[in-house]
Amino acid sequence: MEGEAKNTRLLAQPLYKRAEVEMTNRIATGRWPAGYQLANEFALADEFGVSQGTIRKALVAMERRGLLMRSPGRGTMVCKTTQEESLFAFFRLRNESGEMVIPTPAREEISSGDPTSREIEVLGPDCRQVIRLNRLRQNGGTPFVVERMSFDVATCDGMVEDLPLPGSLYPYLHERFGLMIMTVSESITAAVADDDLAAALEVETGAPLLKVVRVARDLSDRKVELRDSFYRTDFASYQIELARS
Amino acid sequence: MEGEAKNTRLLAQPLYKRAEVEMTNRIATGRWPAGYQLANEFALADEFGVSQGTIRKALVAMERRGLLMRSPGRGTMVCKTTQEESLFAFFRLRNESGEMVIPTPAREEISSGDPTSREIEVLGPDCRQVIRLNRLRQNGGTPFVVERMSFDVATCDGMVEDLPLPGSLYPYLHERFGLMIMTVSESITAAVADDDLAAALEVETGAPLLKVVRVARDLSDRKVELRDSFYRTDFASYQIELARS
DNA sequence: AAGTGGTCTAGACCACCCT
DNA sequence: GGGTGGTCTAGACCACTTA
Repeated sequence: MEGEAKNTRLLAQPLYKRAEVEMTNRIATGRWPAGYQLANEFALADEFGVSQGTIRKALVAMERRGLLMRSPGRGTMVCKTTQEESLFAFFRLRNESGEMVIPTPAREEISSGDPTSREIEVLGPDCRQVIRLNRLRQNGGTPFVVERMSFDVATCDGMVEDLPLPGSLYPYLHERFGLMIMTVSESITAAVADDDLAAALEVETGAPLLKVVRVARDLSDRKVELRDSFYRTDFASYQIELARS
Repeated sequence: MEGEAKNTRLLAQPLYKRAEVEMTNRIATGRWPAGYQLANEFALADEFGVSQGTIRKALVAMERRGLLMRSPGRGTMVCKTTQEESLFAFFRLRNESGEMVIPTPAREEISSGDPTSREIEVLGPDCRQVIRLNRLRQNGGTPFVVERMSFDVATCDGMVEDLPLPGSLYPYLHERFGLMIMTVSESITAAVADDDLAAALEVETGAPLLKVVRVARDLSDRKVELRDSFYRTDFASYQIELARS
C-alpha cells in the first residue's frame, strides 16, 4: 500500500472506487453469479489491499445501486434477480391501485437487416447490421403493448436462432451475451394509433396511445438497445417517483 | 455521549440519522436559509455531541438528497434553489435534443371550494376546503400545457390573495407557507383533447395529449398537492432516466 | 498560510443471524 | 457461540479553495 498507492492515488480513481469497479465487473462477467455469497469485509479488504472501512464504502455504494444485498449476521450476497424482478426492474406501468400490470408475451417476430439512420445514431456508427424484435404483449387476454426493439448484431449474434425468446429479455441478454442492462432512458409522448397499431392492440384507429422510446445502456454505459413501445393506457398508466434534485 | 447514548441507541434512530433529521428541519424552517454556510464538520460534531465521522455521514446523505452542496476548501452550504432550478426540479419535459422546454405562464385562475372525493382521497380526510389553481403555460408563444392544481386551504391559506403567483410555485410555497416539496409521484397516460383543452392548447379536438397526474409530498411526506397536467407532445416529450433496481 | 472536505486507516461495541 | 454487518470514534494525510 505504501509507495504504490501514493503514486497512483493522484492519477487514478480513489481506492474504494477501484474496488467498486472491480467487484462490479466480477458480477457482470458471472464470476460472482446471482446469489453468490461474498467473503466478509475484512477478507475483501485484505484481497484488495485496503482497509475494511474502504471496502465497506464500495460495498455500501453497490448495495445502493441494487447489485448487492447486505444484512448483519448473514453477510453480503449478489442480488438474485429473479425472472420476475428483472422483467419489472424498468417496467413502470401500474394500474389505478398502483399494482404491477403483468404483461404476458403473445406474438413475436424477429428479423435482421441494415440499420436505419436512427438506429445508427443510437447504437453507434460501428453498427453494420441490426436485429429487430417485434413483440405484442397482453394483460389478461387483452392486448396491451406493442414493442419494437433493435440491437446491434455484433453485441448479440445468434439471437435470431433463440426463438421463442424468454418473456423477460434482460436476464437472457445477460446470460447469453454478457450484456447487463444497468440504465434506461425513456422518452414519453402521446400518439394516436395508426391502422397497424390499432389492429394489434384492438383499439380504434386514432385512439390515444402512450409512446415510449427507450435507450438501454449496459454496465459500461454503451447503448445496446433501442425500443419503441406503444401502450394502451385505458387500464394502466406509466408511474414514476421523482425526488428533489 | 456516555450513558445517554447507550440508553437511547436501542430505542431511537442512529445518531447520524437524528443529526440528519435535525439539520433537515433547520433547512425546512428557514433557520438555515438557501446559501447558508454551515459550520465545519468538527464544529457540527461538537454541537450534536457526536464525532466528525458521524456528522459527515449525515452531511453526505443530505448532499445526495440534494439539500447541501459540499466541496473541499469551500465548506458545506445549503443548496441555493434558484427560481429556475426549482421550477425544473420536477419538470421532465425536454425537446428532441434533450434541452429543457421553458414554459412561461400565460393565464391563471384561482378559486376555492368544497373538496371533491378525489381531492379528499389525496389531501386527506381532514381537508375541509380546497384552493384550485388553473394555469395555461406556453413555450415560445405556443400553448403547451394546462395545469389544474388543488391544495388544502389549511396548508396554504391566503394563496388566493397572492395573484399573480410566481412562475415557479414550489419556492413560493416554501417561503410563504413553509411547504417544502421533496418528492412527487406522477402517473402518465395518453388522453385526447376535449373541446376545452383543445381550445386552450390550440389543437384540434381529439388530438393526443399527455396527461400527467401528480401528487406532491412535503418534507414530512404529507401529500400537499394534487395536479392534473395536459401536455402537447408535438414539440417536447417526458424524459426520464431509470437505474437498475 | 490557513481551513475545508475527500480519502483512508484502525479499532471498538452492538444487534442480528446461523448453527 | 461465533461471525456478520451497522454504528461510532479518533486520528492521519491529501488536494483544493480562499484570502
